[in-house]
Amino acid sequence: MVAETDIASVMGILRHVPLFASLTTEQLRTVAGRAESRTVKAKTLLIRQRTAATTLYVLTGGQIRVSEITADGNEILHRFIGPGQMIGGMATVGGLTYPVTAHALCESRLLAWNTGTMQKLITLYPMIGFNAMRLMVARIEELQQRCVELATQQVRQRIAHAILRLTQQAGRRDTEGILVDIRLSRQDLAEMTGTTLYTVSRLLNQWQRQKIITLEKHKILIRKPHDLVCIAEAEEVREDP
Amino acid sequence: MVAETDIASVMGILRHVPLFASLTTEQLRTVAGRAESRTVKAKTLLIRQRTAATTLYVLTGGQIRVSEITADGNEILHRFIGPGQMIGGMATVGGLTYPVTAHALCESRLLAWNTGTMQKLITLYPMIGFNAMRLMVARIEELQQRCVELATQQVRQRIAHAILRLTQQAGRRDTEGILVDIRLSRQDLAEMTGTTLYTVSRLLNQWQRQKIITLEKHKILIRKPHDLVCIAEAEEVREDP
DNA sequence: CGCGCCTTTGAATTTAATCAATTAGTGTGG
DNA sequence: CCACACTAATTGATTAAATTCAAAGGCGCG
Repeated sequence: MVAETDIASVMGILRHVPLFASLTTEQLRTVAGRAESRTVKAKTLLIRQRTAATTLYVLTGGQIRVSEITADGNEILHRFIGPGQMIGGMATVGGLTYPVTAHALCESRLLAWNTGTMQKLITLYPMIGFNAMRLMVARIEELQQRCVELATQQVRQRIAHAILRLTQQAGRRDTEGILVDIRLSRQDLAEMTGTTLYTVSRLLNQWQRQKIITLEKHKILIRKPHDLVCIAEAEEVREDP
Repeated sequence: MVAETDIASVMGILRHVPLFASLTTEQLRTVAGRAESRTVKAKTLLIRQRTAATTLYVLTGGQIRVSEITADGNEILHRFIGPGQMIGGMATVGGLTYPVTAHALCESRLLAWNTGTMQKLITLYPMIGFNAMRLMVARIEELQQRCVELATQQVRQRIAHAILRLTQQAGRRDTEGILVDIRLSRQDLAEMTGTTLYTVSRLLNQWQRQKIITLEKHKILIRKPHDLVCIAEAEEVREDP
């Protein structure tokens, strides 16, 4: 349980969590009061796929990696969760088991509510339910979008898209371009796009030779976002300076 | 609005619609009373992608085709809706615009509720909201599953999966096997699995030669479902009678 | 009957996966 | 701090899978 003295700071965080959008201060206080606070070390397994969904987390610090391991042992990387984002919400509210696996990438701080608490809160404040539905719809659309990509685009386009999406999730403007500094292996990118690490490596290096990106140790600097967009859209990249 | 005399029959249908599961007879009566009834001809455009979500439909007769047209003009076929199933529910409850396009394949009968009505009904009976969330979660899991398939499996497996899924959606047991008689072109199957009609044609004929399926005019008869499952799971099909 | 649409099939081509070998980078413990 | 082990990344060669292009056949329908 969150200590009395921490409730104010927790509320400050929750105010920006979409699941709790449009709640009054009073309602938020109740929600905050029911939260458990937790700190986990790097590599902690937070959510194990196919186990009973018991807890909804909101990340307040750190980074979480959400992936899925298929029956035949393949892993596909779904997304990264940053501070202010929710994980486990959908399963907690509407499902029985978690559909994905979530690991902490680094030491992370979380707020947690269990299923029963959430159900009570939703009945108490229907707005939370509507928010949850809105989030689910957004997720459905995102997944649909991803299916379309996987079904109709070729690998180079999918990788370009994935990188562009990362710039939005974790990009920082820089004099040289946009810097993405998530610690992301070739294997990770391959799992995000449904390809192999070899193909990812080849394409990234090709783009580096074309000065579209620069590969740094664990970062990618996008120097010509526009060219990447062209690749993502399957247009030819114009030859120029 | 549904006529007084029809409410009983409408309620009989709604009783088996997952969105309205666990409602009392009294509650169902209210829901039924708010429904509009509509009959549409074959090929009617019911839902147009990217337009404001205004209506939730429950199909009471006929068949609906749900697809998505991408920015670059590709179409991907998402699923077929049969009697008792809902369409437009997620967007109506949680979204602003429909994420897909829906056509009637043949003359179809529908019940319809508009967004405002649904929101009132949910506030009145929170169970509908929970049901909606459960359905959304199921949908999210299905889409995730599909992403995994598209990302990691090869075309023959995806087509096998698609056919197996169709047997569940619209299969009928037969002395010879399971009969799927949705009017489904090679192009449709290609759109469902993210491949080309040529590849679909080749594989279907190959399977026909192997006596796994029989292609009839607009039907597919699955004679050895087990072999299809093996193909879907990427196992070798055993040689036998 | 002839036209359009869907389907089949072959051949060539492209794309990406796979396999194999090497190199670079990271971190750990002596 | 360096050597060693380990993991991640690169790159080339080969192979396999699926697309693309082209052509021909079949079917329904006006």
